[in-house]
Amino acid sequence: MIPNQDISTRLLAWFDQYGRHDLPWQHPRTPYRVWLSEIMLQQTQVSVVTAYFQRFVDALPNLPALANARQDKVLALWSGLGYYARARNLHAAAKLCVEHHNGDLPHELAALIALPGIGRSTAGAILSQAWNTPAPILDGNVKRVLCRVFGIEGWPGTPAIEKQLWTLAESLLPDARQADWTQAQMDFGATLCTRHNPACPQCPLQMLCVAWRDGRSNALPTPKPGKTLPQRDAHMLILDDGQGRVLLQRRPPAGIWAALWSLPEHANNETAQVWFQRHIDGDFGAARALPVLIHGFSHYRLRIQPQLITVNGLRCAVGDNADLRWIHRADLHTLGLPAPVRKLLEQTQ
DNA sequence: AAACCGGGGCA
DNA sequence: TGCCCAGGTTT
Repeated sequence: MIPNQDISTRLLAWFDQYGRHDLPWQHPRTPYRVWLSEIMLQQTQVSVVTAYFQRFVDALPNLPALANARQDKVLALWSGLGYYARARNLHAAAKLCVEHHNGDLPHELAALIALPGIGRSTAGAILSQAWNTPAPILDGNVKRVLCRVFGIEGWPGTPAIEKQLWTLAESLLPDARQADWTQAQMDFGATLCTRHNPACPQCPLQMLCVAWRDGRSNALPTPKPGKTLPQRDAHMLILDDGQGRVLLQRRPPAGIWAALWSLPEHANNETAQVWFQRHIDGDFGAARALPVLIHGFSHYRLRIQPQLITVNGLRCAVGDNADLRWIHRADLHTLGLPAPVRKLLEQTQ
């Protein structure tokens, strides 16, 4: 196990030399200014926030001034920062503080979290920076740093990993300098342990970083899994009669591609073969597999395995073939075909 | 075009 | 509790 006190000691020393010590909310560092800066920084970079912060505190220098301001004014001061729910929550929280906390921010974690717009991480940032109270934070920077230093695999948004990260963040708290510790973590993540191309050669934690040891600095943290849509497989048969015609099949009246003409389709190769031998005069063994085609729907991915076979024709014995039709390739444009089917047929002519 | 991200909201 | 979303910007 990595000696955790080493990490905060090393990072605080790094912060003394390379950290940001002249941010506008650090001078003076009042609880109101810390709170305002943390809300502004939630989805916005420091370089953008500084000018807005200055304008905001010039107009509304303390919590009661914010509470008494008209919402129009607050939103106007926020204008350009985006995510305006933050401004509305900030304003509402200021009024609640006047009503319930004598016009101050509460000093307790639970009371802070109870205010709109303040969650556990923002509450920790306020506690540590406003009053030097030991309290962990877990913003995107800290998550990234912890995942790398401790080599944690898996997307940090999952509840199990997030819980693990909170425990780690708590274990790293130094005995003193709580405000600096919070700022050090944010600065470290923002300027050195960056998402892309972290400056590992300059890193004060290099010798104890699991990701560096394993060459996985660029692979961690594990990215959020893409919207893994459910995947379905379809085997489509491109049956060619050798005279320029292909066999189309009308789809059922309901469901995807309802009533469109498509290629004979089956869930797997076995059912495709059974259907073929019942309906088609030809040699299924002569089927040639074409490259798989992925077609994306809004709610699932269809993985199409096409198979091309030249055949003699339909079996006469099968009477019910109203839904099967030989079509000259030249006439395909007259029919409404599903886009991937049209693509397939264009590729194979 | 897609990833990003703390908090809110809802089952 | 756990899961997903809204909201603008960045890559």
